Amino acid sequence: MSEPTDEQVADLAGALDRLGRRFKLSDTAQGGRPLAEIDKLILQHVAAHPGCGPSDVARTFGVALTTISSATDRLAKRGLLERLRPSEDRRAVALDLTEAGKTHARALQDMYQSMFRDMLRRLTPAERAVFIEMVSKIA
Amino acid sequence: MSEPTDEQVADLAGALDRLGRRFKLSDTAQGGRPLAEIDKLILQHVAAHPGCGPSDVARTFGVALTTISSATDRLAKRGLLERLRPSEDRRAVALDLTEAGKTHARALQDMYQSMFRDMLRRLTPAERAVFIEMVSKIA
DNA sequence: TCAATATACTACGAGGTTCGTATTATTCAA
DNA sequence: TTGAATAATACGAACCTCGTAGTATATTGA
Repeated sequence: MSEPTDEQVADLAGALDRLGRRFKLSDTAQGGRPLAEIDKLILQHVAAHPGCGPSDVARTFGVALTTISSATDRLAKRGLLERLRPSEDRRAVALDLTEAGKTHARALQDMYQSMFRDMLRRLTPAERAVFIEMVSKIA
Repeated sequence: MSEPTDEQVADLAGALDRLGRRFKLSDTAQGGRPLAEIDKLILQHVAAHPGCGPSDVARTFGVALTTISSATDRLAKRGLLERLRPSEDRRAVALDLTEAGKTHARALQDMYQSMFRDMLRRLTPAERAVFIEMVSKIA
């Protein structure tokens, strides 16, 4: 299998650069200041993995455990997330979203979804499946 | 032209999520603490547009002008960038990279390039052209 | 059993980043 | 020439990240 050409690499770089600029979700956090990037990631992760712990989150996103501790603190103060002590291991903390948190997470999800939908809309129906296949292959 | 299906949107979301996690460039800023994200963007932008001004940079990346002022200050202190007063408009500032800055920008560029090359390598030579075409179309 | 060690997390504070307001310098317009 | 607009910086408040130290609980091994 031959190497990608320099021109191909440059073309991809340019295209991804434009893509990143075009699809940059506007962070209109309803009701207050916008959430920090890590906070949004945590919200998404806890939505997908209810009851997970801070250590798990820290490992997933490659940040310090104390950073997650601060972030979950922020989110708890805002009423988006709650921390429970499970009885199996009383050192641990189980993270769960409140109703407000779930609503917020769903709103984020929707923003991402409509962004991805807009991307796919620019391709023909035939191309869409191919594109998704290729991205999956790369990832 | 029909809409993308919800499943396609979800598949793309999942694939891009994995892709983002897989291709996250390790920020080994040589000689000191790593640069902030905006600093790297500025370095790249000034490399591509020598002599541009802070306002231009702020508009390009959608951040406050004062943020760019702080950032260029950081970069200047590190000896990566210099600010000159052009004689045409003495209010303005022309940003340019020093030799060290150019070296650093080139290193960043190389990291991105090898990342993009790795992505393309996962596709067959025939697929690569198609993929680049599609990404360009979306962007 | 119980002491030593490991594990899960939080408290606190230092260092750094962003951005709004106020300010300086320069240019443009009437 | 004076007033408004433009380009940028100074300063400070608010915030984020992470290292160190500390608390509470679980596990291990003599």
